[in-house]
Amino acid sequence: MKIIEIYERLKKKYGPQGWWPISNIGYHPNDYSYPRKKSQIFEICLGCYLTQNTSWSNAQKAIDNLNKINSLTFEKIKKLSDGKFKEMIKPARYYNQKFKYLREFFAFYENKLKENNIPTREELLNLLGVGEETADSILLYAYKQPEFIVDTYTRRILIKKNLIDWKTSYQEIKDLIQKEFQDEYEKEELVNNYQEFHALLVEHAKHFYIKKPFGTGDEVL
DNA sequence: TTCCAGGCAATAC
DNA sequence: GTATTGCATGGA
Repeated sequence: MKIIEIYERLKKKYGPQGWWPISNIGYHPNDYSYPRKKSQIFEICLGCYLTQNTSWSNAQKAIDNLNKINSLTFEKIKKLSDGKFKEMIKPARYYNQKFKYLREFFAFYENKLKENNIPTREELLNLLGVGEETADSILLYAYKQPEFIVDTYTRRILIKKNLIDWKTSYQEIKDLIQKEFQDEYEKEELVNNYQEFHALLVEHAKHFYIKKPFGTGDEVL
């Protein structure tokens, strides 16, 4: 089966997912115009760190905490004490680590991103706490760059469909998917479709790939 | 109670 | 380069 076909079937079954959720707006299905403001770009970057190996509901609690004290922008967060910021992001798990990671990101943001610059993938990967998945998440959702995100759910589903195996590398999986999408869609459509496909894989995995054995019941594919 | 979340870095070999 | 482990909250 072609990966594009999986995408089409997921779209038909679940509909547009409206990722990445934004504070005070939430998910925004069929509206690919976000982020619209610098503060929303910043917020997505923050969320990409906070949701690492953490449920979105927990990451969102951290975002909500910051929003409640009116500190969900770079300039406002900068003014928080270390202790207060840690307290706010505590629900997002590994908060001491993520605090350290984010401090480095804020310095990078201050120096390189404040003037509407777009980070390179390499720059992001050089930051502490940013691996391939987080780098691609920031690029795809915050900066609308055509970089597909390979996560554990993507792997589980593609392994189940016998399209890859457990040792296929991140880059190989990413190339496999991007090649099919590049053949199918125009350049301007790639970002929206990458955003949608990744969100759909997560949604589908939540239904059928959480408990062992992986993939039982996903007859939709 | 146990299991699992929209990973990454440090370490060991 | 591959395998293992620490990180350390909250909901199902």
